[in-house]
Amino acid sequence: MSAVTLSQVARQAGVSLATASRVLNGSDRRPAEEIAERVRLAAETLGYVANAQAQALARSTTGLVGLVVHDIADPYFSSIAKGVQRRARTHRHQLLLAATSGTDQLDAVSAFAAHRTDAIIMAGSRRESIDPRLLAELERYQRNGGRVVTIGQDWLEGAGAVTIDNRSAGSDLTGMLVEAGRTRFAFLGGPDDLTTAAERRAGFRAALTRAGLAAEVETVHGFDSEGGYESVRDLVARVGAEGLRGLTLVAANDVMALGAIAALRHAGLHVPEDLWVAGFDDIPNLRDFAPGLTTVRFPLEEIGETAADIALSGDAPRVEHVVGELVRRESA
Amino acid sequence: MSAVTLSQVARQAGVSLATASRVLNGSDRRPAEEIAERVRLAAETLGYVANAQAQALARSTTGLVGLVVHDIADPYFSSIAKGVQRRARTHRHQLLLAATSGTDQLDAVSAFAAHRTDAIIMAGSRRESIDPRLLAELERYQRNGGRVVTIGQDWLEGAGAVTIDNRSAGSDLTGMLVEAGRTRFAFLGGPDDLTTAAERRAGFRAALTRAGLAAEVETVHGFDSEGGYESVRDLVARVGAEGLRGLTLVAANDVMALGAIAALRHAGLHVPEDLWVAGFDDIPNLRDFAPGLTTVRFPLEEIGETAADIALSGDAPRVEHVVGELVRRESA
DNA sequence: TTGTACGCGTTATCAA
DNA sequence: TTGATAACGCGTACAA
Repeated sequence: MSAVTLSQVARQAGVSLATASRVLNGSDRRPAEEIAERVRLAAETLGYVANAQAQALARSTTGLVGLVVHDIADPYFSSIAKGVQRRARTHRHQLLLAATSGTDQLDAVSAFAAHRTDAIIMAGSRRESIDPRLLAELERYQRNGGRVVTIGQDWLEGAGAVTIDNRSAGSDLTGMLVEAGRTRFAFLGGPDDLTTAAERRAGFRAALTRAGLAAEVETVHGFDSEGGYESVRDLVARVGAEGLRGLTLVAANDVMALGAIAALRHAGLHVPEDLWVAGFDDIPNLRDFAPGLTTVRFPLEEIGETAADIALSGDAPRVEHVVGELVRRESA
Repeated sequence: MSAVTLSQVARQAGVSLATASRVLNGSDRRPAEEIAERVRLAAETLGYVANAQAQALARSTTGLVGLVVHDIADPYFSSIAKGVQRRARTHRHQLLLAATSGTDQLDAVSAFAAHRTDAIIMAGSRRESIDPRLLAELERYQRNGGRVVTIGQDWLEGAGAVTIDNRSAGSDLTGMLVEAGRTRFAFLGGPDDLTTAAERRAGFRAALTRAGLAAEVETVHGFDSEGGYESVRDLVARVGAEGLRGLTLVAANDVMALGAIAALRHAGLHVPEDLWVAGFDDIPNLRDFAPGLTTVRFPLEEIGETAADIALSGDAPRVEHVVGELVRRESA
């Protein structure tokens, strides 16, 4: 990656390095227009492209934001990423993306720290037991002046956050379904080690208890479409396909719900004729899905935007709380 | 972003900067183990994190790859991104992501060039008329030693590419449907300015011509779910819902097909009872969709992986060609 | 093997 | 306003 340097431009324009810097890469001091024009011309003809690395070193700020997600191909995360990306752009920052499916979040954060990103946004679902080394790394990052924003829960001291009210979402959704006359429930859950999954399940249980009910079954599988699919196979194995009739399946998120509905279909059961299914998130591609999925909407892109704003604004890091909105469709 | 520097570590360990550098950030020269241990200890207690910017400046290589996509929330692009991300990781590179929905690709490439990414992967669909400034920027980037890989078409001289055989896909798919006895066709297309959309349409037409048939209608709308939805509304407005019965709708990609099916449902038409629909790509979330969508599969994650391999391997840039695989499901 | 010193490309301070 | 020049943090010939 050789390239034209600023001093080459300066020489060509017959000015000093400092002057060239001032006209090409903003400064408060404004060189004379005639000089400026000469520099711009030289830069243009030479094909000068400022070296962001060198600028970062000199300015001690990189114009980089790091985003760590669990799986960028999951619509939940890609929607958030889209929001983050958009705002990063308006804040004139570039997006460094790390996916951690199967991998350590620690590696991603270390890499971001090494690259001196101005901020790190953690969108990967927090796990109940946080790796202490990850915590230490993030704290050191903050001490060095880096900003951190967590999405989902507010689990890092001194960091900003966009918290998602999963517990209320779980209990509101379930409460609504109880009021709609449903009495038999099952929960298709992700690993409870995942806070998001655990909180939604807790809300679900609370609502049932309040109504004097109890879940007939609860499963624990992957937090993705595959997990939803397996959950249903699990259920079928336990109580048989016929045993599922009349049941209301609350899945820990939309992709699980879609996977579940697919599995039900393969088992010869139809939603909402034979049983009901609901999810969480209201991911974008739901619109094209039939039956329409009853869910709790979280404005994912907006959440990403807010996280980026908190990360990149000069203000003190704040915590923004997001509550879900019940979306009743045909599936439940 | 203040942080512990290498010289602080060196001083603490009582060694020279050079020695510290050698033990902490790989080198062929191997300091004595006793010394090395002292340096490592100092680094550990001080909380040293190498400054990637400074290293980049000194090594003149950044360990960054740039990926430009059109819309990261689109499953087509997010699948590719997942593949690129995975391989970037194995090549020990960080991923710089830019989305260009509504925006200029030129901005993204310029930013990547400024950040001296070792390579740039262009996944955004090429437009028929390429902005000459974009071309110039990419060519300069290549002259400076940057590697470029395009996905879709091979449109940049000297660059690597993963080409996608859209034309054959269009004609093979259509040919298969003709053989299945379909005689009445419509194409739900994206703007022909998009090469991908145009090529698929061309293949579609060629197959029909070969069979002595012709499309009854062709539409031009957005290359996304919304566009598919509107295409159907468009069709309904032209020929009425009843007029669509018996038609086979070939959409320019899967998300358009899904949008179309949703619109058909809203118009009271059912697939595959009343008419048929097919798409392209075989995006991952299709599995949960009913009816199963007939499509042409392109291994998106794998395409992303290949692109990253070409970009990051030391070998001369090569062009890899990908042909689709027909996937017959219930929808057509 | 270890250390010295220069270069990487910019910004910013301080004189002129 | 313009121009030297010292950082910025690190890698690496070169010398010791």
